[in-house]
Amino acid sequence: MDKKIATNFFERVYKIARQIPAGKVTTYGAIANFLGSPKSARMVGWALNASKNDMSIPAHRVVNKAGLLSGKVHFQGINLMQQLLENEGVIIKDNKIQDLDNYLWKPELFSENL
DNA sequence: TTTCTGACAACAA
DNA sequence: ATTGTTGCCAGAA
Repeated sequence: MDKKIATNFFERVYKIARQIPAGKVTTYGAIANFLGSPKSARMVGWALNASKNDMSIPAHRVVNKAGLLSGKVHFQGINLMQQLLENEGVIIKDNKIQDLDNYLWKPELFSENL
C-alpha cells in the first residue's frame, strides 16, 4: 500500500455524508476532525463538490461551523439547499441554521459503522 | 510537471 | 473583538 493516498479521504467523506440522518446536519470541521485532520475541513467541502457526481450524498446537510449554508451556491438552485433542510424540519433563517447545536450530528456517533 | 485554487477552520497579531 | 494568514489534500489548467 504505497500509492495509497488520501483518495480514501474523499471516500470517507462520502460515507459519512451518506450517514447523516434527515433533520440533522453536520459541519465540515466535524467530519474533518473525525477523519483525523481538523484542518482539512476544506477538503470535506471539496469532496462534496466532487460528490455532486453522486446524488446519493446529502451534501445539503453539511454546513460550515457557523451554521451558514456556505455551499448553497453549488446546488442546482440557490435556495434548494435551504429548502431541503427546511423540508427535513431544520429551521433556517437567511441561509443560516437556527439553533445549529440542536441539529448538529457528529460522525463519531456513527463511527460504529465505519 | 508545477502552480493555484477550492462547500472551512484555527491560530496569530 | 476583528482581520489576516496558514494548514489540509486533491483536482484542474
